[in-house]
Amino acid sequence: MSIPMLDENLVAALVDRKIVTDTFRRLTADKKNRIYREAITLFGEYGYDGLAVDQFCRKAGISKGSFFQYFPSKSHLLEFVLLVFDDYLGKWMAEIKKNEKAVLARDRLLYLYEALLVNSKLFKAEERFFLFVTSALHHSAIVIEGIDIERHIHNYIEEIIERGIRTGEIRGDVEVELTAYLVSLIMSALVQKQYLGRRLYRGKLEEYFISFLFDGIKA
Amino acid sequence: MSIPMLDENLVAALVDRKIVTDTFRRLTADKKNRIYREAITLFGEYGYDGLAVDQFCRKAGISKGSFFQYFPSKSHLLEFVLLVFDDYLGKWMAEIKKNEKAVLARDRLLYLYEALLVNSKLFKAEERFFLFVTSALHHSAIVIEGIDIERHIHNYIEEIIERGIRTGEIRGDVEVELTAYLVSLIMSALVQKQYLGRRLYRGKLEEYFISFLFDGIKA
DNA sequence: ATATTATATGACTAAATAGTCATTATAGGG
DNA sequence: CCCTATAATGACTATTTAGTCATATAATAT
Repeated sequence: MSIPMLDENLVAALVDRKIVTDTFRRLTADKKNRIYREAITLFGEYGYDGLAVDQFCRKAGISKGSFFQYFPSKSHLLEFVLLVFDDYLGKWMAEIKKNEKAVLARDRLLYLYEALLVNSKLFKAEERFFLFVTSALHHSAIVIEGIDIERHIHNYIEEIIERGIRTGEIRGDVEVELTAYLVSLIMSALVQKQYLGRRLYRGKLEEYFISFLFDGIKA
Repeated sequence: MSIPMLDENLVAALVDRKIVTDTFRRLTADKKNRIYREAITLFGEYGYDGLAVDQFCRKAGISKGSFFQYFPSKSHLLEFVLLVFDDYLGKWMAEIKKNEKAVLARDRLLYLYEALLVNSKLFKAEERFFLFVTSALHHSAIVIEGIDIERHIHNYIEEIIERGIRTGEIRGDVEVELTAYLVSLIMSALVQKQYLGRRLYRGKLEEYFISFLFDGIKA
């Protein structure tokens, strides 16, 4: 699953919510997608405050006048991209669940393990997407109400753990919600730190964490 | 151990490194400390980019002209505070190690457990300090060379794990450096997320993580 | 007392930034 | 071919920001 094209229905819904203008919706699909991808890339690279509207316009190949005919303000561009990303995550999760049964039949414990790596796999599939979200959400002083990007991953991990307990593969005394929160938080932090930081142990950390999570380090 | 007063020797060293001016060094200890604490608090609250020099001066009770007679630039104020914090962490660690032997004699495994919580304990002792560092380092676009705040905690955890392996309390096949990196990274992330985020499960997460780290969740 | 040095001050400058608007270009329908 | 609606443009404005500087004040030495 690579970066999907913008969903026209979603765009229409965002027009209703006054996040993008009708003028933006009427642009060619190509132009909309170019703007969208450029926003992801540049917010990811510079953060919200660090990206000037002028700079964005130059890179996206549109004039500043046009920008404000597409989006009511700069923060609406951020909101637009976050909401599209949120939608994308939902679709990704649906995709994963479609393949679930086949994998489960082959090796149940491996599946559990793999499922916990979902965050890391997602990230590797679309680094720009993820870098954008983690960095944009951290950098920006503005708060976008009602966006909770992490809930998709959190919910999925919760399901995984519940099933693990039911099948007896995970200890029964594990607190589901707390564990899911902890695991999704840690997976996010690892992936983020890896990317933004020194890239020590790249790719190994997530697997190593999950092996701890299963077996512990105690002798 | 509460927020320590500025060490005059450290300040002198920072004058040599051209991070603060000699004029700053000559200020009364009281004034220097007021400026320092205000910087911690305000950087923690607003981040580097979010804190205007004018705003800082107003809150710290100094004029803008004075500011630039104390620090060559705004980023030097950040660097100053980070370096003082780095120094503080080193002293905190030394403090902890002084009490080590007594605790070790009483309960070795509990000590191991407690030692891994050091990050969390540190944070609770000085929330403003820690919030500042995590938030300032994330917010600012500027990169300060040669500052690696986390190395103190990382090194300490490494020692703990090595000793655990030697005493047979931790599995011998655990990779020390990778584990220390992972644990310090996770502890930082937990503590940071807790504070900046929804504060769900406040205080419980770190303990819960460490119990996983020891025992795992596998049935 | 006076001279000299060190410190404090806030109006000012130059640069950057989000957002506006009058004008121009483009396209599609009659 | 023109007319109308829609989209594109970039110079302009108002605001904010880091950093400067001439002047005022305080402290210290002689």
